[in-house]
Amino acid sequence: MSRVVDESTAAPGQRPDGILSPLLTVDSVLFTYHERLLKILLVKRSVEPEAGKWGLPGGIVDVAVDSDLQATALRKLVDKTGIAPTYLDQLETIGDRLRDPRGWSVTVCYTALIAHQACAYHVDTVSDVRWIALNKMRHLRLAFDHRELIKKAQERMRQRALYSILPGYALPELFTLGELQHLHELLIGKALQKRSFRRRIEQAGLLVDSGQKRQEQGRPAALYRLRNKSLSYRFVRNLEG
Amino acid sequence: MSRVVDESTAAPGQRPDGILSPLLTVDSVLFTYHERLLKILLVKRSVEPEAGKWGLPGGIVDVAVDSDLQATALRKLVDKTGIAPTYLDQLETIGDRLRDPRGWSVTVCYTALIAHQACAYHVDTVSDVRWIALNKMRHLRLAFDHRELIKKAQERMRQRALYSILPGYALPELFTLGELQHLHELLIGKALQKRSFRRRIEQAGLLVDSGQKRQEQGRPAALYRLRNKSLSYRFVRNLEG
DNA sequence: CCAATAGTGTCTATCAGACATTATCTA
DNA sequence: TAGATAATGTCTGATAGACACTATTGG
Repeated sequence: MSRVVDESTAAPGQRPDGILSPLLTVDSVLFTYHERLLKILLVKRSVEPEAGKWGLPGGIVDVAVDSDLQATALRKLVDKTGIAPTYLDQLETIGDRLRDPRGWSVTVCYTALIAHQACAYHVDTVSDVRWIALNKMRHLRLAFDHRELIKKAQERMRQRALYSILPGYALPELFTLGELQHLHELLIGKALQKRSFRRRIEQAGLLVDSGQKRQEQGRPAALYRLRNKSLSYRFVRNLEG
Repeated sequence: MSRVVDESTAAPGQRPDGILSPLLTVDSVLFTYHERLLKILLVKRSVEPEAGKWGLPGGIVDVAVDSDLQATALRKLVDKTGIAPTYLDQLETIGDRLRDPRGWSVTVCYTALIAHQACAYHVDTVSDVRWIALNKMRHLRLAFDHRELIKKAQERMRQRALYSILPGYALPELFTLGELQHLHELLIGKALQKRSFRRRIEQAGLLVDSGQKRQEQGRPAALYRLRNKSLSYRFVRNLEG
């Protein structure tokens, strides 16, 4: 940021100021909740480097197309799922000399949430995109440092689950409190007290009772939807970690 | 990430793959506590763009020198303060077409903390670097989107002050509980209950009593130092926002 | 003694944990 | 009726807020 620039001399394919900028990519850890499991979206890489391994949905920032970093994330996610996620937030940026065999590279990593049903059809039609349950990822070969990124995203979501109901954005528009609690339990890695969970949500007025019910076995459960303010609401007191 | 590359054809000054990467910079919001004020380090810009305005300490990532992004942040901070900050953590990455007149650019922004005394001498000797109190920044002309970055860093620190004693890393090695509390009050923007503040810190065992005392007026205050674990400790219950 | 600041005692309110109980559905 | 799941009642414990009180220094 301390170099005088004359853009008129710039040639295409190199920085007008002659500075070599690292390769800049954006990746997303897209979570969903399906069949009582926490899953993330992975893409089978078909080209080098790391061809054949699984990677996060993402790619190179295209300065001609993308107006900002989030636009890149969205573009790549829409490409794989058909729709925009209900939640998208920056996680962390990793950049160093070693993470990519091509040399110094940077990835801006996002965390995203989406309802499984909303994109199930599109994901099924694309052959190299798949939802993978987090507890079945151990033996998968993952590209670059993506396993680390996933771990960090998981930890971030775990914290969020302790003091907010943001994970609810991984559920369909209408959901039961049981589903939301189970999702939180998966993220936190521990069973929660039903009473505590429901009480705090009710007291903060974070959900709207749709009036509808859903029944599978036993007593029908009320179906709720998220309030807009739920995205940013933060409980003063955490659930037990 | 889906392009085959032949590095051997690369010419210097442009990406080997012919992709135009945005300008990549790193900036830091370095906080300190001095004379009962919260201050940040600003640098008077001497070159275009935005010459004459104040900006955050930072600069372009040098892939030949920096092993990773944090190394760039550190290098630039050491350059301005003479030493490494006691705390350095990534805040957020901003990247779009408009924030820099030179075109699409990205800044990876860090939040940092340091004791004022530790770098006071070095900062005083450099003419275009200055500690600016946060409450006296209104009328300053700031470069790029740096005012926004500062605001975001402040909000992040505010949250941290509610559930941790991380702000303590902006204090000298030995400090009083009164100083730490006042720093938290500045960040949170509200007076705190002395009893609550001390109780939770004591119970969590986050500080070590050095045995020394400091006296200015009235009863001498005990001098404490941070425990290592204090960096990551998170109270289950927040102070009132 | 007073002024000033450091540090403590103690009551209350809030809210999560624990777990028993009741409610509502199907078979 | 039994089995299953949803929802509630209610007690306990932990901890932050409020605020009065005591302690230790200098003048």
